[in-house]
This record gives sequence, C-alpha cells and structure tokens, in this order.
Amino acid sequence: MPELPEVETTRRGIAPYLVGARIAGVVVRDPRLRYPVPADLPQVVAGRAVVDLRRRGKYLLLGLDDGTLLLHLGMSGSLRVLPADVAPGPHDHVDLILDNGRCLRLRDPRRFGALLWITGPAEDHPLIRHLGPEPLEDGFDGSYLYSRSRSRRVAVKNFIMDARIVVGVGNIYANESLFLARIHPSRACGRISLERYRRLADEIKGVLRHAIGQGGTSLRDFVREDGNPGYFSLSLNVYGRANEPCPICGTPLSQRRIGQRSSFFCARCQH
DNA sequence: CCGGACGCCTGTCGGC
DNA sequence: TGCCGACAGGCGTCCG
Repeated sequence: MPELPEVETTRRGIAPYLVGARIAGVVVRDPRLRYPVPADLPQVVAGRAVVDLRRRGKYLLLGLDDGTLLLHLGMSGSLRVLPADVAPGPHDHVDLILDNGRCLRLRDPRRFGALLWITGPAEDHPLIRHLGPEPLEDGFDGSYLYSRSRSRRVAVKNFIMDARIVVGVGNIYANESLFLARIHPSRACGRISLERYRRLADEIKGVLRHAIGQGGTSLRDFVREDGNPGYFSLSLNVYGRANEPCPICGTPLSQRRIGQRSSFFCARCQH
C-alpha cells in the first residue's frame, strides 16, 4: 500500500525522534511478517544507537552503530512514534523502545511487511541489490526508460511498476503518471517513443514530488507518523475513480485489470 | 531472458 | 441481518 511518497513521508516524520537515540529494547508481539522477525532481534539490537534513517525504494533502512534494520511496510503497514507507555492496539506487532521515552510502533494488519537486521552495506543485501534507480534522482529519465524498454512487450504500466526498472512506483502513482503523460496503461512498453518516455519520466517525478508534499495518499490504512492522514487523495485524477468524468475531456473513466492490478485510465485521452 | 500467475494475510465492501 | 466472493497501496517466486 505505501508507495514511495508514503514511505518518504514516514521517514521524514520519524527520523527526528530516532536519529541520535538509542534502542533500549524491542517488543515483538507477533513475529509472523512476510519474513519472520528474527527471534534474536531484541538481544541483537538492544543498546544500539541509531545513526541515520534512509530510504531505498519502499524500504526503510535504519542505520545502527552495528548493522542496519531493514523495514518494509508491505500493503498495510504504518509506523508511529508514541510515548512508550501507550497501550498497543490490534496488529501493533513490534515496538522499538527508545531511550528517550518513546517507541517506534509497527502496525501491519496484513503482515506483508518486514523487519530484518542485516549486516554489511545495505545496498548489497539480496532484497536491495536488484533494485533499479530512484525515480527522483538524476539516473532516472526518459532515455533510461526508453533504452530499458526496447524489444519488450510487457504493458507499460507493469514496466514502470517493476522495481528492477525503477523503484517506488506502485499502483496509484503508475495510474496517475500514465494519465498525466496520456499513455494508455496497457500499451506495449517497447512501442513508446523516446519523446513520450521523457514526458512519462517527468510526470512520474512530478506526481511523486507533489504527493510527498501532501504527506502521501491515505485511502485505508495509511497514517503518517503522527497518526494524521496524507492529503494527496484529493489530487488523484484517475485512481479509484471508475466511471467518473475524465478531468480533461469528461469521458467516463475506465477500469480494467492489467497484470492482476486494477487500472484506471481515460480511453479517449490515453493512447 | 521474458511474461504471466500465484501466494502470502486480514479487513472491508457490495450484492444477494 | 448474514453470508460470500471480490478486492485492497507489494513483491518474491515459480512456471512455461
């Protein structure tokens, strides 16, 4: 559920409470996430100082003075910083107790998220190593998408949601950026011109930046670190708007499954 | 290599 | 009201 803007919003929100603090302890109420929370995590991590909090794609990397905590929010995860004595609710699976009286609490109803302790450079870890470029950095542009897509026939929407191609673009922002670039989501990615990929790369950057500025998109589960929702939902042009009028031409928006994911688009504006 | 399908989970919503 | 299937923001894996 959280895509790049939601993860980045979370990172910015919690970093001030974490960086410079020390982890006093870890409470694991339910270790059954996508990968089991390691049984020895509390003893391994207790006493470690938090050095930094980085993001790579949709992963959060909490740098410690020994190793790194790798976090992923899956479809339904959220992180909040709370006074350590606030009683946990349902699906509050893990607390990192800090030495400043607060705790970082991971809630994840569907348990598709992850919390792992890794050693060595995070960029060498198997879950990170294969990831493509960050969409908001210079290595990502229209000519990159163009060159990676030649002689491929997969739908462009699946192409830009492939983390090996570019990280952080999930179902919401794939739909939105394709609408803004006026590209039909099921068009074969190898049959799109360089010019159109330049436009698409620009729209991906723009929509992600705008969403970060709005604190992300809250539809169901996502809350910011302070418990408030993000407001980008108000800016969605097509996502979740089947049969509503296209903001450009007024034609009712279409909804179709592409690659097992709901896709929203204007059949008239997008080709 | 590529493309497509499938689980992993729980909660919610719409239709009957 | 209750039940049941469909669907939900991700992603690694498996198969042809």
